[in-house]
Amino acid sequence: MPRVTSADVARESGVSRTTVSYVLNAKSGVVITEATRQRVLDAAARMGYTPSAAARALRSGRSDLVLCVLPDWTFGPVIDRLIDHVTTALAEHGLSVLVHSGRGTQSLQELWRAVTPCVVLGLAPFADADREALRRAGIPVVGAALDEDPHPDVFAVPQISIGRLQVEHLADRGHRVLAYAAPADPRLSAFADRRLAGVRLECERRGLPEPRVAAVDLAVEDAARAVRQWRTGEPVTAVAAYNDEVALAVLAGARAMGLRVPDDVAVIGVDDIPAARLAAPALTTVWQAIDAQADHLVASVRAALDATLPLPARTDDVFHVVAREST
Amino acid sequence: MPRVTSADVARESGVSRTTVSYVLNAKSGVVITEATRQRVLDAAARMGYTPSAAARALRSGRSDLVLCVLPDWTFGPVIDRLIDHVTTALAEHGLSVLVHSGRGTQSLQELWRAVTPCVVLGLAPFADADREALRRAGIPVVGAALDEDPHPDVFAVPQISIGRLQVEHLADRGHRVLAYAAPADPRLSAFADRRLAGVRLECERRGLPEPRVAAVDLAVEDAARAVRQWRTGEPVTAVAAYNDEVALAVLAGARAMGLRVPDDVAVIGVDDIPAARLAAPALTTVWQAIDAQADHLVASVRAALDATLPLPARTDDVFHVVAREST
DNA sequence: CTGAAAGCGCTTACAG
DNA sequence: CTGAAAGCGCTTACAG
Repeated sequence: MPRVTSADVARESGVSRTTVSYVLNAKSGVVITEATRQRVLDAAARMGYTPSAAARALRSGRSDLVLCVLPDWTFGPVIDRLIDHVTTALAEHGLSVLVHSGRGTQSLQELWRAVTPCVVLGLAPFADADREALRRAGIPVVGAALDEDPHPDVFAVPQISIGRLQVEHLADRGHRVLAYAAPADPRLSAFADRRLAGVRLECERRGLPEPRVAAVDLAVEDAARAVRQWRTGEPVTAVAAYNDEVALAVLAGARAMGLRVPDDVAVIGVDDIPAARLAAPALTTVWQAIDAQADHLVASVRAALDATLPLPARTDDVFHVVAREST
Repeated sequence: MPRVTSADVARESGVSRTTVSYVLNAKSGVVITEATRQRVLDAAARMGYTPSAAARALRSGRSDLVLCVLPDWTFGPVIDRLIDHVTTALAEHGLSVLVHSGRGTQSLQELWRAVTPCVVLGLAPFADADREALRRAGIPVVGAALDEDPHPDVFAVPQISIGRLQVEHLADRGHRVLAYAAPADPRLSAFADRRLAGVRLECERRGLPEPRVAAVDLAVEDAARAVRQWRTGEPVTAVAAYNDEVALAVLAGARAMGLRVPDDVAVIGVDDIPAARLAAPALTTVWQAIDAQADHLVASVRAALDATLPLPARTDDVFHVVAREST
């Protein structure tokens, strides 16, 4: 089947390709007779014309694609939801979101060269070289990043405040000797370290002892080992976990050790995954306002594309504690 | 920064663009002096040349992109892992995987027109119109689908056998009155219905009564309601759940009702998510050989691109039961 | 208000 | 073994 081109539409509607282009792109500043406009639109629809994005990208150096780059760790339900929301919202503005998880061996540069996106949406910190190359190519970068990211074009999800929130909640319930359950997967450390920094900061601010840190595998025995270690010496009475899965492991470890939660040891997670409220005891956790984060990203993408649009205000209120039975 | 083109590389290395193209694409059948080849390669590397994929796609009507289309429900850890594996494996063959979840309002056609992928990898069934349009455009479609999908180019993940496996496991442990816990989200029904069909089939084959079906929200009260209903009349002694999350809800519901698992009621899930082995009691579940499924998809993609490559054999052995404490 | 023409960067017959 | 040239389909000054 030969491809239908703008030349075909032009011939069919008896105008030039220029006019077809003007009509189909609703080019502003150019006045087209309503009759001509209708004729072109009808012909395009009748012939099933779809512009070649390759040609358009070659010509303009831009596409309607938003390249969303994920970190190299498993997405998890939070990022799933974020992408879901962003995809839907940007589709309403004619933009298609394409997600690439950075696990391939391929460099980021090769990828965006290949896709020619109009915006790169980074859900993980970029290497400076990548950021610089994108800047030179004139492709705006919008992204969520760790707190301390020095780039103002980035929506910072303050990981650090997650840790602070956890400690605040535990301290308010009278706990003084705290532990931090870190994930065993080293790929998560960028996020885990920020959250731990928040835990440390808030402990210090409140005059609590330095939190005891251990990596916890998602397995009962490993979690039990960590819990046992925390209970030796001055016993830990509350654990802030990297996320809900790690928290569930701690719960299982405590159970294996015959400890009661929250009486002997309290546990708080992050994410509010479905399994959190179904656990026994139901898990207290930090809920993230994913939709608000997504809205912010969407607005940032649109602002990057259209300078007349306002940059979204910085939202800080994107977390809160969901108190359940485990604390 | 002006873009480095093949013409720049040609000038720099003192050859024509033709030669540059031949060298960089390792064009077979053309003999290039080793010295020339080196000169071109060096110049390209030195200048940081990256071919414009837009131009290449325009010229050849093909890119190095694999467009992976997801269904409109949340991915979940199984699909995350599948995509992860496929992305890594295809990257080794110079292919970049771009994932699009079909949630946008944009039609699939607009999307693949925009991306000009060399293959579309469908992790959800396509509309016949889309399939037909892709066929006409000469873009091969590779995909995983439900059992009954009549298209031979599709890798069928036999959802139905998941349900059968669950019943087999429960029946072997002496259970006769079974229930099926369906997900509340209607978007999952395509999968859930297939699994339920497997449950029904195996019950019938074994002469067990028709399974009692209820949709279970991921909330304790709703699950308790379902469990209560199952225990009225001839009491259900075992529940096959759509997936692990639903199974965890059933576990929580049973707990709320004061029932012992597995003594009063046994529960089996699907997926083996981390929370499954951390639950109390640890959840028996059906494990999917994601990596095998991914390998199959990767081989299918490569075969679609290169007719000399063999089509992968159909694998049926992609599931098995992980027996834990809940059954 | 509309059209003829150039050019984005690549690949590939075709000709030496 | 290598080069000059055409053309993929689009957009956009530029000229009427």
